[in-house]
Amino acid sequence: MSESPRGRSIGRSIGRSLGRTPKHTPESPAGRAELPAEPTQASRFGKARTAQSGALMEDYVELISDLIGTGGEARPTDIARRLGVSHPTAIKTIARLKREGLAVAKPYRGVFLTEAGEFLAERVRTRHRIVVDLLLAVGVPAEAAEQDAEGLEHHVSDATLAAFGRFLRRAQ
Amino acid sequence: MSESPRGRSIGRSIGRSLGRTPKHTPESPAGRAELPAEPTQASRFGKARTAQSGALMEDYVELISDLIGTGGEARPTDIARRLGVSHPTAIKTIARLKREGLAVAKPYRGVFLTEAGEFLAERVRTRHRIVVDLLLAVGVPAEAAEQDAEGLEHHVSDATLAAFGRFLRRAQ
DNA sequence: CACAGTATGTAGCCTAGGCTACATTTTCAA
DNA sequence: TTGAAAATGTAGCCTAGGCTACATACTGTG
Ligand SMILES: [Mn+2]
Ligand SMILES: [Mn+2]
Ligand SMILES: [Mn+2]
Ligand SMILES: [Mn+2]
Repeated sequence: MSESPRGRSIGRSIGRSLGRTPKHTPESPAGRAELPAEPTQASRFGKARTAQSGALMEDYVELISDLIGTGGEARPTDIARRLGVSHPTAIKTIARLKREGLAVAKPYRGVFLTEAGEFLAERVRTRHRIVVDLLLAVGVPAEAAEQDAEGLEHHVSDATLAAFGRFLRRAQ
Repeated sequence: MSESPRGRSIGRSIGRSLGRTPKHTPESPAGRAELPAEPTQASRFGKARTAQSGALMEDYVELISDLIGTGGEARPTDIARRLGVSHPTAIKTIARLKREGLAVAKPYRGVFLTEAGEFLAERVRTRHRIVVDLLLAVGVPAEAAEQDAEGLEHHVSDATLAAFGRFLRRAQ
């Protein structure tokens, strides 16, 4: 240390000016471009957070749909095992699915998707496949593609998905 | 209530067998492929969760590095504004950065990155750029590319990033 | 037909990451 | 030089998503 990075006089160690932002003198509200220059970035982070918050719901409905499609039923224990979480965790998340109108379930009777749930599941399944296909198409090794797609899919917007589709069609 | 949800003859509505899993008779641990068929999927979900948990740290160090690079300092308020969160939220996350050895900060003195923090920031910055470039290269509209990259980047593994790099070089 | 064993559900705890309200410190302009 | 405004920090609350430990319900045998 002893870099003495002083703004004006602040002694040793870290530390810098902290000079207030220009503070546009109150008498001159004119001029300037107004916007703090980065209203965009904040909204991008915000949207990324929103996308992430829906990720768990998406993985659940996709998995439930798969389980029902292959074995005819989706039981909490199976869901938990496939997701790699404890069964109480799965049960609590299933409760949230119900709360949000994506699934229905009665105690000891297994989990089923509502129409909204099925619809979401189908979209998610399609998107997942396209993401994997795109990764493979640009040369990502199979296992990495499968692994990364599980997280990537939830951040692929409709516009991006459409572009992926066009790219895949173009490249056969 | 009064649904009489019985195990075998469950009448109408939702409801299904819930037949216990085969329960491999204890005397015959032989045969079979052993593995429950999907140990992979659980690990994929687990890794995606892990990747996500590091996302916030990554965005913070990248942003702090940018702020210092352009304005010479990274103040909690600026960080909060750029991320679109309240300043207490930013301060609490900065505390976690310190805890994890990625940043140092003294009250009212701004935030600085440790060597580990700078290193991570550089990796994250590079990865972010490559992800955006790849999206653009496959035909994703600019704004969607910028938006989606903010979430996607955190789920791109080294193997996938390398493949992206090769693809970009190949396609110029 | 009982009962052991599995699946399911509940309670209670933890951390990360959000927020608002309020307190304190620093800076800048009068 | 001083005091108002801005930045920073603290306290306390909330939800999502994890977990373990324990309680309850089912079901297929013996
Ligand atoms: Mn997923
Ligand atoms: Mn998926
Ligand atoms: Mn990001
Ligand atoms: Mn980024």
